[in-house]
Amino acid sequence: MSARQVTLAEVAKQAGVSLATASRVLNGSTRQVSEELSDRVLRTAEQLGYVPNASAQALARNSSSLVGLVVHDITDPYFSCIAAGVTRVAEEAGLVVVLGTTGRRPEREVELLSTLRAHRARAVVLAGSRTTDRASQARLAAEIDAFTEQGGRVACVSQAKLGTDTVVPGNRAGGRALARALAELGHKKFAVLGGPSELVVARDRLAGFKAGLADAGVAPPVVINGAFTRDGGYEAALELLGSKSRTTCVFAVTDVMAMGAMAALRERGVRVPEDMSIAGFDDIPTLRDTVPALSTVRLPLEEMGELAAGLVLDAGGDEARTVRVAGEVVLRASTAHN
Amino acid sequence: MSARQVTLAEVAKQAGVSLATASRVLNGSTRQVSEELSDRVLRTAEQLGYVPNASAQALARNSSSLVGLVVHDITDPYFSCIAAGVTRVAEEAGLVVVLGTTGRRPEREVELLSTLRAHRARAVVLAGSRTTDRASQARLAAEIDAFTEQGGRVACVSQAKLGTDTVVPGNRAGGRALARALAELGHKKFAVLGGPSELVVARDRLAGFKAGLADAGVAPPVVINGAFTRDGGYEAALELLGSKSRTTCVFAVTDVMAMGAMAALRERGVRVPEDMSIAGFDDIPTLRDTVPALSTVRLPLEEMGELAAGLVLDAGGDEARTVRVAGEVVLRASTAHN
DNA sequence: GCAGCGCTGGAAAGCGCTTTCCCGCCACGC
DNA sequence: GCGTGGCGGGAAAGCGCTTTCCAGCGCTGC
Repeated sequence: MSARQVTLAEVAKQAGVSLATASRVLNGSTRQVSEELSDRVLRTAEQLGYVPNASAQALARNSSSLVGLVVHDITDPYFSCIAAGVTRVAEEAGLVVVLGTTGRRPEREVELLSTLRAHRARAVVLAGSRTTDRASQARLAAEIDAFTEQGGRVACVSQAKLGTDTVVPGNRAGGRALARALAELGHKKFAVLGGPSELVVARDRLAGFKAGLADAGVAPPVVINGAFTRDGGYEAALELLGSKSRTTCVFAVTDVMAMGAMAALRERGVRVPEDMSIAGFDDIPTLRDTVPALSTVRLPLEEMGELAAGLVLDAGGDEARTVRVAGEVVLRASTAHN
Repeated sequence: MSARQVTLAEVAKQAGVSLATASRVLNGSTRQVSEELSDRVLRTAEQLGYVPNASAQALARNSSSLVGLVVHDITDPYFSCIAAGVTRVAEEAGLVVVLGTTGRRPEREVELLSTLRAHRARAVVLAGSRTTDRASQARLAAEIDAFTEQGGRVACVSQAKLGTDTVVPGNRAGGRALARALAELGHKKFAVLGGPSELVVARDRLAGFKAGLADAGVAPPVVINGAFTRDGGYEAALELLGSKSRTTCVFAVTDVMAMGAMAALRERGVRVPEDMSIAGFDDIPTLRDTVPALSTVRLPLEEMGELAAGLVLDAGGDEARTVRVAGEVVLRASTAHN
């Protein structure tokens, strides 16, 4: 049903040159080819609609042009922004991005890595936040080793423990600075919607926040753990409202959770910021359009994606590099003086 | 620096069988292999950490496990939802998704298609909305032909003109139903923030909306064209406010534009819905958290992605199939009686 | 008892490309 | 005039896998 694909051999034959010459012309090898032959080959290729077979090239060169990108959920703005950064850099480098989604299942992450290894991907960016679970950590580490062993590079976003290149946002420092800023507004009773306790990112932000409160001489916050999603934030906020804490300010460890929390507050008739101040973390683009505007710690998400892709693409030495990006506290309408 | 990859040949040798046998065991061919040998091969493969070389397989089988996904902007919730649907289906089918972003440049779409052809992708989902520009249409059609010629399948989301499988949302019908619903609220003076005039999706929604107004005996709307983005909506809304039209209800052809428009209204002190009603189209998930909640036409975005992936994956006959999905008018707090 | 069959295992021919050799040619220096 | 070196071109050996084809073997059926 389908016409066979034009091969290099056909181009070469048509152009009356050898396979080698055609290859040299069409892929910019180091070797020179006379202008005459070169022209002829180029013209014939054009005319025949020749497109090199990437699999064959990958096989012959023993290296592919694939870059993996592993995220938990591409509809989450946090990940889609990072993805945008990664794809931009990869595409500029003439590479092709393979998108894998884990649905937050650690074993899926391992599977994806293995698939990417099968494809001899040249590099992988792991954007999902890692857990502290020993077993899955170990399996992941093993896969990563296998992957690098084979010549691929791996970079993680926001998790430094794996011995890979990493882009590390200032989770702890950001949480701390935010806590101080909020304490300065006069709040005394804080709550934190903390995400699953085994998530490193969540833990770091929480730890930083606690430290910041301590700096300011404020009592430790009530902590409510929930899923790392909008609905998790929603549930956690409901739980908070159900308890009889006299909280005046709540920190959700991600903006996405904060959005859910705001929805819960709204439904319950709790006014933001009059009755309750709320802040998030990440500064996802969606925040521009929430009412009231959400206070947060801004992370340059797309840039983080670009950085990760950059790390993973320029060969670099053998030891793991770390790029830190700072979070910047941004106070908006959702947090008020108390 | 990196240990070479384990090959089938090594596994075969270790296990003391031929290459052919090892291959048959490790890829589920039709041929049977005795349990004894099979076991031995499996064990050795496991032990050596063998992972088949996907490029080599693709080359030998002349078919790869890649599925392309082309979107304009992965951070746009419309696209990220579709992407989620596509990746889910593809991953279930054991395929790997290649993500390409065009940044809304038609020529980039053609490039990506060509790259995917080079990789012998088995299928492609084109999620970006097509333009009516003749030249780029033609180039795209040519690339699509080349792609299918070579045995790949192509499906489009929301653009039926290319002779490929298509998932078609009821843009026209949705626009029309929305217009009627809004007219029923008593509005008489409408405006439409229409996106770029050459975008088919935008045109269809606008045309449907106009038809709906006509149905209801209401005067045609003021139309303001702008970019198909949040900022485009923002600008268009400002322009609308600048003009001295006495509009009471505005329809933005996408939710994303509507969000921008709402921001503009908010800034200008125009209350929604008291001073101005506003509605969008798509029902992106973000909408759950806007205040006031945005009226819209709901499209099952993830499902559309799944449908497109489904079309493109089960071989199907030779003629182009079309799956229609209906839009459902959802009136929320952003639209009020007039 | 033997032709014929079904079944399993292996040898080997590709798949489409890259790259290493090697060869012939020319310009050069002595 | 002849060795030398550099340079452009081609033959051919892979890259790691799949798959065809063939060989051997134990059966069945006459």
